[in-house]
Amino acid sequence: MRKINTRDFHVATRTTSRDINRHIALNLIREHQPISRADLARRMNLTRGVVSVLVHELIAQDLIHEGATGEAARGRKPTFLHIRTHDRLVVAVDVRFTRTYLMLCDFSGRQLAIETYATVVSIPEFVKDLAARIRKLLKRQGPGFTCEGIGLVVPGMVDQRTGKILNAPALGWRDVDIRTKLAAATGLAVHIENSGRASALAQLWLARGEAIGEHNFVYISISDGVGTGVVVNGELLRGRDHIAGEFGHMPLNLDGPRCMCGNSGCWEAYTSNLATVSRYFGWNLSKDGPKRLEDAERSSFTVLDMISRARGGDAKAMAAVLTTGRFLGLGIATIINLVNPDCIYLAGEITTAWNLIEDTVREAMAERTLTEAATRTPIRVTSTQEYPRLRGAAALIAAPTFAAPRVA
Amino acid sequence: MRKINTRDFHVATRTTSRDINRHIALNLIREHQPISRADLARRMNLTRGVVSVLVHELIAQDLIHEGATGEAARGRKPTFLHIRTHDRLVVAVDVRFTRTYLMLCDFSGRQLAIETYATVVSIPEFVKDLAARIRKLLKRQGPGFTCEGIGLVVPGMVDQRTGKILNAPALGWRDVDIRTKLAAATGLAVHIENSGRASALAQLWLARGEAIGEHNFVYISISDGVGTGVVVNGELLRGRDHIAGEFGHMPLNLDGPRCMCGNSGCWEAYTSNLATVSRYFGWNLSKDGPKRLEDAERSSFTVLDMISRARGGDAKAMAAVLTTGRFLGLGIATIINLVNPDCIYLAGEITTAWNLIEDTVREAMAERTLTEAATRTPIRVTSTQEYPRLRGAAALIAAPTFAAPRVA
DNA sequence: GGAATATTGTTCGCAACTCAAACAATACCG
DNA sequence: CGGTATTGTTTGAGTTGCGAACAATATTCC
Repeated sequence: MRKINTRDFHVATRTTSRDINRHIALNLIREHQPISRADLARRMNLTRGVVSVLVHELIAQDLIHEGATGEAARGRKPTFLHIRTHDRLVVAVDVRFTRTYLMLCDFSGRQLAIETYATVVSIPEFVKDLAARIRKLLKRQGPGFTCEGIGLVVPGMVDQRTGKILNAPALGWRDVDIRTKLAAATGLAVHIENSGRASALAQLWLARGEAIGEHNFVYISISDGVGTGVVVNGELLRGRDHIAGEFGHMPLNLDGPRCMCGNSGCWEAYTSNLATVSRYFGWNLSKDGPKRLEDAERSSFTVLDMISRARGGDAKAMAAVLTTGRFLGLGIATIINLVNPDCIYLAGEITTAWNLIEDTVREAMAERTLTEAATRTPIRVTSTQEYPRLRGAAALIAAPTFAAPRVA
Repeated sequence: MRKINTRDFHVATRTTSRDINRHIALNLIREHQPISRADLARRMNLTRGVVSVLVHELIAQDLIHEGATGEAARGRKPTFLHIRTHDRLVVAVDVRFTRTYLMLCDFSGRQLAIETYATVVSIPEFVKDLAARIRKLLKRQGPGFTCEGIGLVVPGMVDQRTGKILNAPALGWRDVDIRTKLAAATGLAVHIENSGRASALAQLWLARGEAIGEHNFVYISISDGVGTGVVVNGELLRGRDHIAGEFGHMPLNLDGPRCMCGNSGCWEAYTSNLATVSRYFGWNLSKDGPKRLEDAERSSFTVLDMISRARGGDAKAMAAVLTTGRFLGLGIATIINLVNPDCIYLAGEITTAWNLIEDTVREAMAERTLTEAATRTPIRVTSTQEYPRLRGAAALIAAPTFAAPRVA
């Protein structure tokens, strides 16, 4: 039940039907490869004749290729179709508070090379240094590959359309335009996105195995900050100014602890790694406390350290972890009441303690969700090992190839 | 950049292009009537030949009709096209705490008859009574009209797919299925929806004049409760359990005042009419206060009374109104950070005091929105005179005719 | 008053698409 | 080696958008 936007619509031309069906075929091949033409025809409810033509066009566009012939119980053996990914490369960059991660991967998000180095905060030097590293990375990969672009994610607000970084407090970047500079220095297309939203894109476009297929979910990453991305009907919620989905800064208590964003009582101020550690050490996080927690900044004690202490029997550490779990649950419940997604993906260091906190999280959720069904919304913990941010950066470049054509 | 759902997609058939273009034409006629075929062709970037055929089909389907010939500076005069609405009727019902509103209107939401009566809480009696009233209403309208269905809205959570009312605390209804009963009693199609979400539908589908055209917005109705509806890409956000968009129950303070939903500190508990009046009288709304505010329930003093006292110079009344304005702004800011809509529609009694509270609302918004641009999100106050809830009920029936065909 | 011009709405040949059915290619099996 | 099942291609028919020509109708200019 979508209303047609009479100010921005897309009439169907004589090639529209084929565009649509070609894209559906492409996506089916992507998710079910290796797959034969006949199989494709069955899944699409089309005749093999039409599918043959679609496949021919996709091959001509170099988006797929024929592979080995498969086995059949009887009859002619099928020729398998595969997505062409291995020689289409993407550079993914994740700029974080202390370190920057640089990955080279193919169109399916498969990692080919990865490196990490201390974040360069000065913009001109950052661009110069990054461009040099990318050149070296691509050179080392050798010929026979095409690099389709650079995806870059930062912890902050980004106007994805213009590529402008509006505000990244952790890096001290405000209103900087890295995109044109980096594009000029490398000659490649550059897309920039907020790291939480990018992770959601990774989950949507590059998920593997059983994680595939959700089209309405909220991705929540609990780390230095709390990053979130909302996916509705298979589309990332971006909003008017391309800043939608900042669930980290919804209030749990208007007079609560001070938050990085300048406000107080944000969900992030209750559940970020800093908040959890601070709770353990009894640092002053209150609204009227000191502006910067110098204790915390100087400390090298991480949430992971704290979790292992909790597992070791440290009651204070356990209490701090459980309190974070409780606030996590209260926040998740609010998100469920607002978006009512099919599922919630949870990432971040705290999820390594999931077996410790799950019950507490669920209890807190039950407390504030408005219906019984909503309480049972699945929560899927995702591994941080797979670099969701970097895969999200890659998705920025890879996704447009597979996206549904705009119609009506 | 929508991902194609490989588990639920729609391949294009040979009639798909035409379906799409016919629907676009229908919507353009709806929003620009009276309009000629030639004008339509220009707007759609199609040839007049194709448009002629599309129009012919729409006339054959009895969705539009030809009208008078218009004036042209020179050349052949155009024949105007109109949407056929006047003889397609909808029954709209709004069930509220004390009174039920019943309206008969046409497909454009134009009011033909309206009546109101004390709400019958007993389900069997409610259905019997309502069915009789509807029969009478349709009989009085006379022949030559077709009633396309009944739209019913309630203050509570509704599973719109099954038509089940999950929980309407104001009416004391839990898990009741009115739809099949009412459909059986009247022989008409029945759709049920939450009143806040329905109002958003009315804004999307039945707006007139300059209010037309927004496709990404949040509708907020401040009344006995706080109802909201979120529209993204011209589609109402419904969610897994069809309960999305309950912004009224996001917390401003986990330990704040008691809310009707059983939790405490919900936005509604700060901004509903009851909250505003209670603030004036100094009633105990705290988390640990009495379960039911019997003072309030017995009182006939309304927010409107209070606003007129504030205008009359009552400082205490003014203070209470402004405090509500402040909490309104804080909640709206949160909504903007989450959804980042193109605009926000605000309805309810408190908006009659908009000129008193606007500055306060804007200040509070600026306090918590995360970017400068977000602070400037337009807020449009909508008139309660036009029965947004009833129009929303009508939209439930009328919208499917005009909705975009599902494709890809 | 009549030719030139402008605009609306229809018609027609053409290219592109889906669709059903026939067809060729290829395998297995008794 | 013939029967059968399956894959992939081809072919003709029906539907669509597209461009251009066409008829109908009005105004303007000479």
